[in-house]
Amino acid sequence: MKKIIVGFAKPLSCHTCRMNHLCLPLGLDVHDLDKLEELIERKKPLQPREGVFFSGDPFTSIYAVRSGSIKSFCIDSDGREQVTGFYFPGEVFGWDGLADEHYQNTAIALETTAICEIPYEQLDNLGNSIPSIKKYVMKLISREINADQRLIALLAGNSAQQKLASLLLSISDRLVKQKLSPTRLWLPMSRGEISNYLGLTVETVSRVLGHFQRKQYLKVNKKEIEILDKQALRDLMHSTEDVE
Amino acid sequence: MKKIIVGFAKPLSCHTCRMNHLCLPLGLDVHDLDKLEELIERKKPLQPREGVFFSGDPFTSIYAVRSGSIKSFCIDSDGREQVTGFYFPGEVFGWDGLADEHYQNTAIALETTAICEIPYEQLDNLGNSIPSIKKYVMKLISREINADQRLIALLAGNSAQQKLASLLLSISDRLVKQKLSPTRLWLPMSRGEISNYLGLTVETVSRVLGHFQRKQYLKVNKKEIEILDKQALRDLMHSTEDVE
DNA sequence: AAATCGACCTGATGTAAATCAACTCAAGGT
DNA sequence: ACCTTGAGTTGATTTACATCAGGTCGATTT
Repeated sequence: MKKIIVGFAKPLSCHTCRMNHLCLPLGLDVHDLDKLEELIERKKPLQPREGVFFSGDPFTSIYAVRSGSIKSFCIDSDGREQVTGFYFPGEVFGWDGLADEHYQNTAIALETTAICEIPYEQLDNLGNSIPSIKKYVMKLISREINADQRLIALLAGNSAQQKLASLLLSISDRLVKQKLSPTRLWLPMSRGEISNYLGLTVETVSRVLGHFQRKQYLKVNKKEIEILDKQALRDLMHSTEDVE
Repeated sequence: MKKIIVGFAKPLSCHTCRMNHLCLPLGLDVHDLDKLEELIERKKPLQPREGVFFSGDPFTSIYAVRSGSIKSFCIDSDGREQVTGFYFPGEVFGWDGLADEHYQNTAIALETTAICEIPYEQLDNLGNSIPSIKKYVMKLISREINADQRLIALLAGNSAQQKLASLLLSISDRLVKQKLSPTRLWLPMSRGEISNYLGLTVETVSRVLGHFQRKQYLKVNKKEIEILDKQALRDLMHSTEDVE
């Protein structure tokens, strides 16, 4: 099976960007969208592993993923890396820098990735004159809070199987929003990055994927996953007792 | 030893509230503060276990803790409760409701607790005319993101001892901000709430506290903790190898 | 004062996941 | 074609923590 290549024509504007239904506020009129668009800078594509911003950099902008994927992570006091999020097309990252005007996390591209940079100060100014933009900005930020809290709940109270099932289902859901197949997915991150994100080891991730495969929940081929039995994965989340 | 009672004269205004250095924007002039104050509603004290808002309620306000303490938690799909945060005087909670206009979490008082309600829409409007208020709101919200991400890092990559050490140090730091003793602290939450927050069991929390006590890091008396060796707790966080 | 209850502690045992170690496989370099 | 390197897998063993099963203690009820 070949790697699934997702090609995007470089959009000239938000009007024609195929992700606009995800990263733009609904009900924004054409005129206002033009204003928003003026301040969005479409960066040239990032190479795999290339950084967007680094922990400690002054906070200037938030970013929207246009194609590809991003991981964000922080380094804690003892030097260990901790992955805090994966971001897919249509998703916005970089909010962690707002509190003290410096990014807490580092964000890097997991693959060749196109992003839009949105300078925060200008976005904020625009929000003052256009209420729908302002409301939308608040919504974006608090989505990050909700995502973080979901992850907290996942990390605090779930088994390795549940964690992995949850991640796969989450990625699947996000692919649907991109109008891609919900069952055939390509994981842009390594096993190590998955295990770090979920608070597990690589070996455990590998074994759980193997287990899921033996159970016919999935077909795993390196970074390609085909979900065969989504309901089985969902059931795993809702039961304390072993679903053997 | 008697429970440490912290008494507050009910503040008539933010001007005289002893927590204002924490929950108010710095550099706000007197006139603007008056405007902010107009919309803040000082609620009558909450009884222990009394709710502030419940999961699913429409989002209307954020809240600042004036005295006492709050826990917030969500119920996940399988009905288990997951504690997502503890809030102490000067801290602000309730942001999780912003994304879809309904609170995701339930917030309840852990003890007799006084809070200020700040209607979000009015705060938002005020932000339009007073830039320092607006900036401050953004700062508050992104503090929640930073706190959540710190918790993610704690949950994903640390031992039971490290988790507890981290929580105790965090609470100690927050007491300092309240100008209280950094070494003698009273835990308003139960062992069960601590264990749930940290992704452990009550038994483990109990044993780790016992261990810390035997090591002379702490003196534990029910919910009263005296930190005897703060450095030892900090050291626990930075070393992979056992500090025996 | 006896009984009930809930929060917390403690010990014995079980187990999920970490650790340790060896191996496969594909990609890149010489 | 051979060597190196890193990511991933798989198996054996260990271990940190969960689970299970009593306990104590203090508050509340009767």
